[in-house]
Amino acid sequence: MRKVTIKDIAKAVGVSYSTVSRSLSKSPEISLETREKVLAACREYGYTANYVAKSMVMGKTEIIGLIVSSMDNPFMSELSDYIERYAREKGYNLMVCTTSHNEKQEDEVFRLLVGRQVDGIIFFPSFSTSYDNLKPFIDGVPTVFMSENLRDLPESYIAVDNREGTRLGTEYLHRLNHRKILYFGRRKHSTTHQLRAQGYMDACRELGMEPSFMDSDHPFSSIQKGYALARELFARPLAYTAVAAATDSLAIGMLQAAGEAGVRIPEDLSLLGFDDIIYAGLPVINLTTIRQPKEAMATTAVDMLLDRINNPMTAYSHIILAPSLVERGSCQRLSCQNN
Amino acid sequence: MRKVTIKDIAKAVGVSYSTVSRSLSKSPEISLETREKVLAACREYGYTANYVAKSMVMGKTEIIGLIVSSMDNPFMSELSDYIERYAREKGYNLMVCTTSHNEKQEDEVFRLLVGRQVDGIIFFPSFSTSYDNLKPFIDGVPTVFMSENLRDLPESYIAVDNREGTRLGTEYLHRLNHRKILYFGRRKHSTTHQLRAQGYMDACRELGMEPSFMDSDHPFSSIQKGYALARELFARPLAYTAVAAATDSLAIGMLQAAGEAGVRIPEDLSLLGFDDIIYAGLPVINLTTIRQPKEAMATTAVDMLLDRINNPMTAYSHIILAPSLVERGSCQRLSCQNN
DNA sequence: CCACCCTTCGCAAACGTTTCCGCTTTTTAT
DNA sequence: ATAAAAAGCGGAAACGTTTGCGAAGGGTGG
Repeated sequence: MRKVTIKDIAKAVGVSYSTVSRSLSKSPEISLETREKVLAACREYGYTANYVAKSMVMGKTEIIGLIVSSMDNPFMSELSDYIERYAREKGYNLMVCTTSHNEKQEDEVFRLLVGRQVDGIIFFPSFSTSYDNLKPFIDGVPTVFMSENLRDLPESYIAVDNREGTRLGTEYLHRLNHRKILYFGRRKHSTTHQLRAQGYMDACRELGMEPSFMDSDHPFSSIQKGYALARELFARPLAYTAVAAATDSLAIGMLQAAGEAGVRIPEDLSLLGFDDIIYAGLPVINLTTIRQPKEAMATTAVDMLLDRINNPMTAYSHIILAPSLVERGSCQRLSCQNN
Repeated sequence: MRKVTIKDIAKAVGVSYSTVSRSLSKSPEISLETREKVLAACREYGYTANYVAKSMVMGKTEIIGLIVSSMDNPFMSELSDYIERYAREKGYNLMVCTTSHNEKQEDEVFRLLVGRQVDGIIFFPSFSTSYDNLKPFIDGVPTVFMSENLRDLPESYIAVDNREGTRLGTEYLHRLNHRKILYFGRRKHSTTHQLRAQGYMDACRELGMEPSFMDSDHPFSSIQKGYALARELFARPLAYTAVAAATDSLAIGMLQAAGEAGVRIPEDLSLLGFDDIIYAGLPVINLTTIRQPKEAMATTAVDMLLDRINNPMTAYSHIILAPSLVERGSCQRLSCQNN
């Protein structure tokens, strides 16, 4: 059951195996006649070219590595989906590694991928730490970061304009007559979240509101965390009329706690998310949120990476995409006397 | 910026490159002294072994291919997450290909993966068609199917007991005094769904109920489809007290339509899902459902595959896992007079 | 009819490893 | 002390491709 190689085809047709290779790679210097004999033999024997051998001589694998924290976040899985599709369209396959929000894992899979000789890496870093032990490897492989978390590293990155996103959202809530808005999410460990908090503060300053925060030490956003935090919040009398959450997951967690606490959304409290994950659009959830342009982020990231792969001398590029507000049902205009 | 190879290390240390290779692969026939010199040089020069070269001589890549329809289904993304983690734990990397429920794509990526020389493939087929043009390739690579859709093919597969799942669920609804239960989902194109429908019919026969179905031609389950179908259903007076949906996605779509139509779940209609995707557990959704043991399915699939990779002569194995009922809030006991 | 060019193909090197085989050199046993 | 065994290492083949170079053959122009 040995696999059939180019040499088997050559022997079958009665030509040298370089001729077979050339026939397959539409090189012009092969007569139509022999080429067709070769192709026929390939079909007959079920020949499939060995990519690893090809990779070795060509010096490229046409594989791109993808490093993400986990697929259990719908934002990540949607994005990976777009990335995989677009990359394959461009002739590249995807090798996916998850890190479980573990910095040591991030390090480990990065080296693993360079050992695998991937042509490039798309990397969603979970943190904004130094990544010192990544630096020796980082310029061995073209990399594009899908966040501003590592924007000090000399590499390309692409991200949504997080600061503008929350600014936009806060402004929107203000237009709805809200004056007491809570920012619900973390501000540490990650530039992404610092920027989101910044945008909120910017808007507060512009509009003359007092910023207030609810945070936790836990470095990640999840429904569970949002739920736990919101329970604390609802245990005391409500001091806010609106909440700007740092992520949709946090917002959905709060939604759940609100249901249990008898807090009605949006009648008692307006709730704004961030990301526009697919479940935000579910009518039962119906979350007004700040949208990240996921498909554009995915295709642009791949294009940036391919660009760096094909022209290694080009400079790094940094692309920031515009967020947008998608209005659904979780935010309500406040009548003025309620203020 | 050429990559540093084993020969560079050899030259640096002053030994032959076979010695370097042996030092790295903890072969016993190298003195401690030289081994340490080699390791030191590797660190200094930042050497990482080239897996593609290694793959070629070893005749294996330690990559396993994963073929799924799409990651936008949370069931799939959760499963892939488990698979990726467990596979890497076992020393394998994952190459993911999506097919967009397209049979031609399934074919194409399968061949692509064998060209990539993956050691094995985990494949979620979307259909139960013949896969004739797959057959010549299928015994070139160990494969395990994660569904019974292709159970006639001479290959291993693993799946949940779909038939038992819906039987269980229907029985449960019957215990809740429901006698008019609608089966909401497709029955064609896929053995998986035929089996689910079967289980429902089995229970109906056992319990003396008349089966009824609502279906559509569209071959896939999605929230959108469930929504559209349910709208039709709710446009007429309700003839059922309970619905057994073929998937959570369909159920969630129905949930949405119910909200719009003023049908209260579970007061007016009990709703049962299938899969237990992560969003079924959200309080705002709170769907009672039949659970597929996702983590067990993932790890078992990987184990089955590795077993076939390591012992090519072993027979195919077929594993069917037990589903379980998870009770949440979408089903209600019917008081008898309502019947 | 000869020289030259173009077409078509074969040979062999190269990619970076692992591993078998064999050669020294050292250790052990007698 | 000597023979045998063991330890430590180098040489080279092999994995399956691509591709530069050279060679043979046929065709064309003078």
